[in-house]
Amino acid sequence: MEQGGPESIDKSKILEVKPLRCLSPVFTSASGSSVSNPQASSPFHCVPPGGPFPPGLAPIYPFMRSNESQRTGQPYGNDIASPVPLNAFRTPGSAKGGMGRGKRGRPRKVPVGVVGDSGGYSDLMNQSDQNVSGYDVHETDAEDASNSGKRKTRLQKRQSVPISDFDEVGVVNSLLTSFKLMELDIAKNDFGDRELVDRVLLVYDLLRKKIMLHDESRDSLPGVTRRPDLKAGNLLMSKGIRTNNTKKIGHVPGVEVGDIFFFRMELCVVGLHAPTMAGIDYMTVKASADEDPVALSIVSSGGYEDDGEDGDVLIYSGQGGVQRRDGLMFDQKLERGNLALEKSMQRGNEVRVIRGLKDINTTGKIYVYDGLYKIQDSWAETNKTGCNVFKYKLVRVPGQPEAFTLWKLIQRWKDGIASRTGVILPDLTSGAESLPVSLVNDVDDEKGPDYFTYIPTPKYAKPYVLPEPSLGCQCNGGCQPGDVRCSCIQKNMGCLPYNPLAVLMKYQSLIHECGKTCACPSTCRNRMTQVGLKVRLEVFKTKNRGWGLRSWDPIRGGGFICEYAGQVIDASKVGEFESENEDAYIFDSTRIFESLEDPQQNPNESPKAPFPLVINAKLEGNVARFMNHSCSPNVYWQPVLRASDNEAYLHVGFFAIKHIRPMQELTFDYGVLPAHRAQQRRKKCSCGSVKCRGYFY
DNA sequence: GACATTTCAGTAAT
DNA sequence: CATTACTGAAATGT
Repeated sequence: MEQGGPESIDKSKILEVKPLRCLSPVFTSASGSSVSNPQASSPFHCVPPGGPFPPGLAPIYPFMRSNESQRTGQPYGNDIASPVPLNAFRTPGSAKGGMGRGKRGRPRKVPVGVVGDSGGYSDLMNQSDQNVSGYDVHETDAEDASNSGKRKTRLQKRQSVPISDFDEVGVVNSLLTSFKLMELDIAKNDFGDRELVDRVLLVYDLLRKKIMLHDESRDSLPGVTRRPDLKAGNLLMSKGIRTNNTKKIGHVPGVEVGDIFFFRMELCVVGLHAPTMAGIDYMTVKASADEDPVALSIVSSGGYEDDGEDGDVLIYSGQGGVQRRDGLMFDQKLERGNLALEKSMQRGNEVRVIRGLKDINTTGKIYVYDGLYKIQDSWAETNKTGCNVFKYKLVRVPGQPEAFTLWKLIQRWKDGIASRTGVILPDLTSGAESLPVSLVNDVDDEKGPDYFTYIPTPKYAKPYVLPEPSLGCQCNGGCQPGDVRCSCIQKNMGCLPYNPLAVLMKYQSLIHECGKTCACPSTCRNRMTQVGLKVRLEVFKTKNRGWGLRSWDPIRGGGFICEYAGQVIDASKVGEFESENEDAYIFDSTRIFESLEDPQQNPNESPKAPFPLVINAKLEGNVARFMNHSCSPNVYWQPVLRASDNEAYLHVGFFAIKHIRPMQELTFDYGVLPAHRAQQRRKKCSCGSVKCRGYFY
């Protein structure tokens, strides 16, 4: 994003546009009585109840689509947030015979999905797109034919394999339909672009999470997928859902230097690095006489760097030399990837370098695309066991946006070795948050935004009152996945919405977090937006859009960032705050928001929150008030409800749409005012995105 | 928390 | 062409 992003766009363009946010001091006497009883605006009248609801919760369910309403196709709030069936899993026991989804090749344990029987999905398919079922049938037939010879052996194998109730094909197809990936044309398959890379990664992430959620609900029974990352990749690739399928030397279209990934399979589906395990990707090019392998990309796991402080040099070890079965060592040979690196050095070819770094929050790794390198030197060393190991010295091609070096710099900030330049305040929250939030200006001499009072949570004058009390859960040790008795899990349609890292696991129109009357502790997995910041944020001065928000830490797709705090005001009086320069710190749930799943589609006019919520952060607020608008945002907001007895508080949680690398500005779509509200107040947008609407509000 | 074990897939080469 | 060989990482258990 650095290349095309707002930080680096042509200055002549920058100067033509006004800042998104005007920070000139405007002190209106926002009458203290502006915080009024939201009940007065009768929040529930707009949506008639349409089905059987759990007792006490009917009025705040209008945006949830029950199974019943899906099947009957009942027009029901249009449910913009979940075109993908969230409970699209077969009930245990309904999985009939069917063949395994194992790939051709060596026989292995095969999870038994149901292919060819669209079963519980046919309704959904028909309702969404006629093409879908056609494609489905065709695909299934073809696969049946091509694999019929091997099916017998697999079926025999399956005798000992526990039956999986996961309808992989149905889930994949519904995802692909939602994201318009069924008809991926060949050209784009070979050469991607930014939009497609994002979309493929998004679908990969959703699919991986869906598989993971499903496994969780089975409570670790044998036969579950132990590697959802690989399974999701396998399912997508077997359908041809990938980009940059043809191997290429140099950059891969749609992937930018500095992009981050959390799984090897993600590198694979976007064509950055094809092998799922091996560290060296290469291809043979038909040179004049002989066929030479040339290296395309390497993944450095970070264990062998010996170059000290210079992040632009990498000493990389060759592959091989170890017996997989027993760990025996032997000499590496100059073949395969090793030979390819050698040849690439001779030819002076550029090699993509992906740096694998330890993720401090998990046992996993984060992969940073560090751009193109050239191999400057190669030699052989003898390791501790006396075996031959090849080494390659790679030097980064100059002039590329900084990536890995930025990570190292941030680490030095955190360790206190280096100090962040331009810091105005080390913590503008004065300790109100769980982590400090720096205020930084390394652009000009402005000393900071207008004064406001920092509050970490929204201020409600009164809660919304539920007609019937909401039942709290009884999970003393915290809500556990797969616990069907937990009333909070039931409200969330059978799943805990977050993983232990506060990453949102699915799109869901409304999240029901645990509230005051729940028995679980504050560490409960269903209270993720209540325990404060998870990433180290900074408020910084942008070049052309006033103050903005960004993170020192990488953020996974779906990761919780912060909520929107401020004074909750009567939604019917939002007009009083809508004047020039006065509404820069208004969050308004009643605007029109584009669907995340399908940005091409016309914005859906149905409201996104279960009842109108307007928050004024002009005088009191938190970090969220600094998040700028973008027409291509990397953050979205999500209604989060916390209910206890008859009281309900609606919160706005901000979550990452995709993986966000460190220091990339966080933006969300402010939404558009409906037609009947003042359009002349549109503000000119300078988000710099190719999809920019030109205005917002 | 470091270490050990288990389980998973794409693709070049054969 | 079908099959095998070659390549570690991610999740889980100790």
